[in-house]
This record gives sequence, structure tokens and C-alpha cells, in this order.
Amino acid sequence: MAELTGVQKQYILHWGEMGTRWGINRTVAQIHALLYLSPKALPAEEIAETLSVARSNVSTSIRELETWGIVRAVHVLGDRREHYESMKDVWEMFRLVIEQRKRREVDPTREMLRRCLADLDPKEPGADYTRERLGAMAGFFEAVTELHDQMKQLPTGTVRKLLRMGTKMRKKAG
Amino acid sequence: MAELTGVQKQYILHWGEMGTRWGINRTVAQIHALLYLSPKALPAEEIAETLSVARSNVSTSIRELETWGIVRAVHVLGDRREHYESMKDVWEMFRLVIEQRKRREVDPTREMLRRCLADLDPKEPGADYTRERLGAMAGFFEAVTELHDQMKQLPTGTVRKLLRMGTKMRKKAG
DNA sequence: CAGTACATTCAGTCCGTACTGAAATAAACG
DNA sequence: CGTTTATTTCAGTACGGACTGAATGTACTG
Repeated sequence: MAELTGVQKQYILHWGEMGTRWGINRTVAQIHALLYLSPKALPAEEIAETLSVARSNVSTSIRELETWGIVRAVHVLGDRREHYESMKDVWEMFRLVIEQRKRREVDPTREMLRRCLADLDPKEPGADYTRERLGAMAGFFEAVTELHDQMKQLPTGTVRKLLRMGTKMRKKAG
Repeated sequence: MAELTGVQKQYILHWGEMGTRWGINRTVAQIHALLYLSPKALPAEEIAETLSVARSNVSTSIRELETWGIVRAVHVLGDRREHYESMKDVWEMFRLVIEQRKRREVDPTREMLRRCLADLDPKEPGADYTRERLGAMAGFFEAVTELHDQMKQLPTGTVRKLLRMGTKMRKKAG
């Protein structure tokens, strides 16, 4: 894995770009891409060389990936270095990321909306309108949460069944 | 709307932060928040003052919101200035944003994966493993696309019905 | 326990996006 | 039309997150 093939380069670079667009550090995303494609766990040193980034940068980035739970350190007999490997189950990977982003971003937003609704002074001019808008937004976030909770508990295959059901319902309705 | 209430401030600031976490410019998100809460369309000047940003910054940000299709210019009798108002239907707003982000990010990723799979040289060492990984990722993105296409065509209410159905299926299975 | 290999921390720097303000452009008025 | 008012463009700057490399910390080894 020291030298990258053209395909690997393509994948890693693209993944890095996608990361930045979703608020994920480019290097973090690239490292994940590299580990995802790697058949064996890699030591930090090799990651740094392969991607041409500082060893220390790899250290921090790996830690972030570990907190997401999609990369873990493994040990190789006769080697003191930590080797890192990515989870390979794509669905599970995204489930983990989504769950945590929901916790970090959706949940605080729900709280903010509740707090806003509670803080609303009815005597304030335009309070009714503000309440209406905040309420609509809050309703959306509640629904998203509900949807997420459902998904979380469904086995992967069931999602596809629901997909098919959606098709039928649409056909009947239309 | 020239002076913001505490609740409005809270909402706008939070929305701005959320934006940055999802790769959306803070000012763009704040302007959207302001317009969303505003019962009437606002001229750029007033937006700039209220949020304490340069008039020119508002101009660019508004244009971005317009390309998303969630803000539009309206005209007020006896006023030469453009007034801007946000879409108020939350579900529709998110549908628009998701649809466009899918087009800008998911679709190119699917293409990249297809290209990678096509470019894979079977003689290359480890090509089989790489194909397996790329294939799994491609499968995921295809499923996401399918899911999105379904959602797109469902009327809003149906999503909730599917939610309830998910619950039943889970109960039967578990 | 001295020496070595590896990992982490952190102060400083780099780099890219976001923002400003001035200038250019466009549009509406009288 | 010239003037006023609104909007956009753009060159320069400011700011913040990302990255580096040196220093520090930690854990093996003989």
C-alpha cells in the first residue's frame, strides 16, 4: 500500500473532497479512504508517507476516526507500532456517523427550538408569527428524530422492503 | 425586524453554527434564519444592518440562497429595492436542499465509483480486494439514490405512514 | 535503567474561505 | 439624459481551521 494505484488515488482524493463539503476535515476523510481500501491494517508512519502529511497530523486524524467508531487500532505480532484498520461494513459505517451527527447537531437544534418556544414572550410584537415558524421547524426536527429512531432499529434488509412499499403506495395513490 | 428579540438572536446564531458544520457559509445560514423568521420580505440593506455584515456580503449570500430555491426576491409597491423572503414550508425547503446536495455530491461520487470500477486493472495486485470494497461502497450509494428517488415522489404525509409501518414491521420481526 | 521506538501535544505558520469597501454597473426617477 | 438609488463585482484583507515539526510523553527492549 506504500505506492498508490491510480484508482486508489482517485478514490482517496474524491473522498477527501466530499469530506470537506460535509464539514469533515480533508485529511481525516483521506485517511479513512486509504484504510477502507487497504486489505491490511496500516501503521501511522505508512499512512503519513502514503498521503504526504505530517506524522502528527495522522495521529490527530486517526483519533477523530476512532471517536466516530469507524477506525480502530489493531496489533501485529512482532511489531510495536499500532496498526489502524477501517470498518468494512458500509451501512454500519454510515449508521454510526449519522447517529453521532444527529446527536451532535440535530439534538442540540431541537433543544434550541424548545428553549426558544419556551422563552417566547407573548407580549412581544409578532410573537404569534415567531411561534408559528419555530413550531413548524421544531415539528420537522421531531419527525427527523422519529425517522432516525425507526431506522436505527430496523435491520438493514428492511430498509429495502420499505423502499418497495413506498413504490406501491405511490402507484396506488397516483 | 430591525432590532432582534432574544429568541430571534438565539435562533439565527444557532442556525449559522449549524450551517458551518454542514459546509454552508455562516452568513448564508444566518440570512436564511432571519428571513425565515421574518413575517415580511426584507431589503438587503436591512438584512446587512440587522446582522452587522457588509451590504455586498448580503448580496452574494442572497444569490446563493436563490440558487437553492429557498429564497426569492419580491417587490413592494412604491419601493425600488428588492425585498427578499424565505420559503416557509420546512419540508419543502429541506427537500430542495437535499435534492441539490444529492446532485452535487452523491451523483458525482457514484460516477467516480463507476469509473474506478471500470478503470480497475485485474492484473494489478490486490485488484480483487479493491473491487470488493469499491463495489460495496457503490452499492450503498445506489441504495441511497433509490431511497431518495422514492422519497422525492412521495407526498409529505406518506413519509409518516411509512414511519408507522416501520414500527409494525419491527414489532412483528422482533 | 539506559537506550530506542513510537505516539501525542502544542506553539507557530500556512492556506483558503469569508468578508469588506470601493468601484463599476444597472435601474428608476424627474 | 443627468441624477439618484440600488445592486453586483472584485481586489485586497482578515480570520480561523488545518498542518507542521520540535518537544514531550510513554512504552517497550536488551
